[in-house]
Amino acid sequence: MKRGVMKPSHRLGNLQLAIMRVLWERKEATAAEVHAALLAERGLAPTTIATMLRKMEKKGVVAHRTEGRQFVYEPIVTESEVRRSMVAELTDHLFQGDAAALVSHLLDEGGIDSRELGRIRSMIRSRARKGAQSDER
Amino acid sequence: MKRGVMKPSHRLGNLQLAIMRVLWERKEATAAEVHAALLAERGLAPTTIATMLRKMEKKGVVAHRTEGRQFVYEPIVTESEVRRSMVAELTDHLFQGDAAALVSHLLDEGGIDSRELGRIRSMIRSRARKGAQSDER
DNA sequence: TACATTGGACTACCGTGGTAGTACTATAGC
DNA sequence: GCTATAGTACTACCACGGTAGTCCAATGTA
Repeated sequence: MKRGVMKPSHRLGNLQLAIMRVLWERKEATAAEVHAALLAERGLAPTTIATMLRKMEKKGVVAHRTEGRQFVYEPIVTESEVRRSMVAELTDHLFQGDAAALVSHLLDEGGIDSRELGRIRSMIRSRARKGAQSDER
Repeated sequence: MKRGVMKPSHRLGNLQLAIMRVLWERKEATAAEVHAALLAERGLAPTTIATMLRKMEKKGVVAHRTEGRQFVYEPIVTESEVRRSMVAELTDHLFQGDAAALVSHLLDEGGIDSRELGRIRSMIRSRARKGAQSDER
């Protein structure tokens, strides 16, 4: 049950996540492009995005290279990694690390309708097959 | 699909959650009792707990009554409510509101072993029965 | 009655997400 | 060569979680 390596907890805020989504989707983008992509849903100043990007680079979740006179940013943590660490954190704090309890919660009151339930059911079936032999990886 | 009431987003930090857990478990507790309960795992000053409790009361997640010369705190939001709003928030930010995607993620890399998978499987089965007739509640 | 203890109130401080204004710099255009 | 423009850097500010010190009031005790 030990997770071993203790990965570096990529805790990202709301805006940071939105920025990362743009970067993940496009592989890379300039500050202006990110700003344009988020303008509709958030309407922030371009400087806000640029500042956030700089803070995120300092934190190690994105990197930039210079292209002409503008910075092209690129994500250096994957969506998977971020999801993993943020979901793990929530699971720890809210469910004492019991991931199955989280699933149970989602089933009870997470707003999952029966169509989704069916999808989940088949996921579980295939997981059960795969997981049976190579458990506790 | 509309939830209607837009509940007030009980976003709680790590320590606040730990305090709430003590309160939920005991129904009520004085600041000193909460401090004692968390001393082993956190080793914080009693004043820190008291301050946190006051901030939490101001925020509306706990309430106190005076008993002799000390305050007896009591939770006024349930564990369920907090879980609901915090899980919903994570689902929104990290999975665009797709709760089934969160479940999928947990199944793939949430550290759920086969014993738990079995538990989840049976939960799903009973959920599927109940959900079939009264969907879209 | 005076002093020690206990428990809450207030205040302060740090880190960080979020927001944006202002300053600086390099390039493009006249 | 000078200026307008685009784009980044710096700085500041707010809110809030977290942490704790100091102060004050009430109670218990010598």
